[in-house]
Amino acid sequence: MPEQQYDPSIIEAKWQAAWDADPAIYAPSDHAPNGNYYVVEMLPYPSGKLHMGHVRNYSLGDTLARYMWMRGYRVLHPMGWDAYGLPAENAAIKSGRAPRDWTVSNIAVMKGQLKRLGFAIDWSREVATCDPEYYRWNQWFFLKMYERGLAYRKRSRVNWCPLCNTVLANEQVENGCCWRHTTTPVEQREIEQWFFKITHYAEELVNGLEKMQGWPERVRAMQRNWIGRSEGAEVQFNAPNSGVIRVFTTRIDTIFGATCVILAPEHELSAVLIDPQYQPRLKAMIDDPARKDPTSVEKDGFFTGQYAVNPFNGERIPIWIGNFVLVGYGTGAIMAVPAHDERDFEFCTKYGIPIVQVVRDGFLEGSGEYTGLSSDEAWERMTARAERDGFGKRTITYRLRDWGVSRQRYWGTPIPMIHCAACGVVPVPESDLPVLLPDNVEITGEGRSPLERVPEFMNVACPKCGAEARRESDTMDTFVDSSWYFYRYCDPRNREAPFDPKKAAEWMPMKQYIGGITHAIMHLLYSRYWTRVMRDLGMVDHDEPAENLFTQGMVLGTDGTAMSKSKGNVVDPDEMTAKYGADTCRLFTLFAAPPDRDMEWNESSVEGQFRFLGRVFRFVTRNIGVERAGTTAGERQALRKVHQTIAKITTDFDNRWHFNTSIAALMELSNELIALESEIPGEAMPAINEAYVKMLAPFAPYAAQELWSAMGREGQVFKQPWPEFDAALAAEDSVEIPVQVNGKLRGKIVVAVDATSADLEKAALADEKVRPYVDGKQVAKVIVVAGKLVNIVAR
RNA sequence: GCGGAUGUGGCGGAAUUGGCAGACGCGCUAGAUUCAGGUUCUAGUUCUCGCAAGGGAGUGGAGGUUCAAGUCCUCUCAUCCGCACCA
Repeated sequence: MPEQQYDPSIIEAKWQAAWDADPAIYAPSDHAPNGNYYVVEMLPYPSGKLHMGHVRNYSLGDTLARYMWMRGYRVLHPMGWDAYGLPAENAAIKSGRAPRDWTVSNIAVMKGQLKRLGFAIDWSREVATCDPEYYRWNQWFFLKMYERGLAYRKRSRVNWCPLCNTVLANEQVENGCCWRHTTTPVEQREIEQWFFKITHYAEELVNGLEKMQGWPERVRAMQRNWIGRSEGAEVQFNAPNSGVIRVFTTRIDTIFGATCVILAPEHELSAVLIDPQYQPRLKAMIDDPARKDPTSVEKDGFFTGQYAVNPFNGERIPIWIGNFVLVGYGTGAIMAVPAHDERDFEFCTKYGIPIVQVVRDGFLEGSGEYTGLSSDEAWERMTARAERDGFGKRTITYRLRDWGVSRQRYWGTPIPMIHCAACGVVPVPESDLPVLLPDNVEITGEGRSPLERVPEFMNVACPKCGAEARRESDTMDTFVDSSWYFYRYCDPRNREAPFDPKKAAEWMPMKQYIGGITHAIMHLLYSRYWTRVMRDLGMVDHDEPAENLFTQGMVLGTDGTAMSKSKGNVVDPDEMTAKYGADTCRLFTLFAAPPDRDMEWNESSVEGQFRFLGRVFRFVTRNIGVERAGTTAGERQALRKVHQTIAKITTDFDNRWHFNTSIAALMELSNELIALESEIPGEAMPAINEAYVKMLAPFAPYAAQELWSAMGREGQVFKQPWPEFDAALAAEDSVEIPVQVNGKLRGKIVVAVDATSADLEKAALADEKVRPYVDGKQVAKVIVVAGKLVNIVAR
């Protein structure tokens, strides 16, 4: 066949049309000797267009999915849309376009982009979280949690983003700012809202991390840190005029060094203990917005005028109020041990409170009957004593707080609850689900749910007493939507339940979950919680949603910082595919760096991938049906390189996903084949071409498919078996061995692969480049590493 | 402060088990093809001394183990990420 030029605009359009015409093409196959393989990439938010981070994420997952397909697995590779969320509402405020319209049209655009990129996605399982058939199950889960006390309503101080005009969960606050508006400090408001009791599983969630070997240590560490389990004791200090102050400490062994008790300003006793004249000062401390940022705020406090008694030594120590003591952690009160805690030291130094050292070199001093014990032993004994004498107890505290899920916004799942004047909070009966989110709602962005102004939605009869009642107007945090969507993919059209447990059991837990590190805490922690809730509801039989998690690196702009519209360093995947084709785009994202590392987008480097595909394309096509005598040695050498490459790429897939080196290996192979071309007999070419095209298929599906078809082969190349490695064909006849003298490279010898150590030593000592460094010296030792190297130690 | 990473040519990166440092690609240099640009092809490209043959140095830094260290050990520096008055 004459050489064909590589024109991705033609072949990609052609195969895209063919693939699109067959809706079942990417459905899991019936015949799969190696069993099921479920790979999910985190679903995108339909913001308008794909960005390069999506392209990288999905290229990675797709390459893997196609490879697993070729390795004989029954692959499930679905996609969906995290369709609820604030940007849709903000767009509505700006443009007047209804959030649903905006979202639906974005989905259409982005779905087209995903198709053009050639991702092997089973679109028959597509899920959009704003679909009533999806979000009704959010509501259903909400009711189930409510029944079990895992969803509850509480008035509390919450994080409020003045730009989002809504409440944020703790996980969604970064550096005291909203995770979306990273420069706007969150405010504190007292609001009644709904919580999911994630703390119910705190212990399990932290313990589970130890077993999750398929998750990156980085993610597990972040979650461990976030859950923040600490073991300690709660100890009661009697305060003569006000009862009892409970403090939490992890260092009960230092209690003889406690020189004051400090209460958080919000602590219920703070206002009680102080002299009335100090009330304004207390209030100012509570309201000080700077307290959110501990690095810039100086420790501040004042003496209440009251004293508490240390239960261990009966000492009277002053009770202070301190701005650095957190009301939400532990008991909201601490014993200050300035000698052994930096923060206490800072505070006590400032106010002249005594500093008493009670531990030296790990052993206690000045601690009564405990003096001389090691810290560890004292810790145990003192805790036991506190329990025995009833003034304390062993406790474990967590930093993790319950998940606040109420949002005062429109574009989300309505919370299925009704407020009745007579009956209080009444759940919507299961049979009335879904509570539909009304369309045609005016969005103003005010800090109240827009639903409040929709009487058809709000007014409802109380399910209990039938009286007029009002619906809950808040919607759910959209992280609820994404906490379980990978279960829905397993049974996406089920109208009776979120999913059939049997169908979910076929696939879940996910064999491989892939996404960005940004979700290390929020999404991934919520998902782990949700899986446990479903387990306790009897719906699933496992604890963790994903066996293996892969967090890919970010795509950075050419200036080395994350791409963002404001910086103007965004690369548009559409422009890239229009110019070079989807295959080049995919190849580049995999080639530029190992997938777990951040990568810089570099346009000139992209051209290299395009050139490579062109070279391969021309080579394969001009060798289809070629008549050429060639040589036996040429054939041997070509096949050897082919099989060495099979081994290399297979290892990359099975062990470490360093696809940058897999693609480099494909380049090396094509370089070698092109160099050898005139020596390769025509009869050898079909097998060589076939192996090459198959290996290319997971990375560049369009080009590979076109070549497969040009070779006269039927069907889809990604459904063909992966090339079989033949060790005999890959074996070298002879091998070049470096020879070192005293560790420095001095020569090279070429020997038969099966040369013995004695042969190697003899050849090395005889080598003329080596001899000048050895002659006249005493050879003390010769180290021979078979097949690797010879090192002569000469003195 | 706690935790997790990362440091290798002009650049992205490779070296998977302690065994030839710099694969592969970009860029660059020279040449061929072309009216020209682009494309394609050939050769070269860690630094340094040298016309060359050849030598020396070299994986953030300092030590160490070893016949042999980018890789192992100790110390140290720098950068990035996450968490952070969490008692």
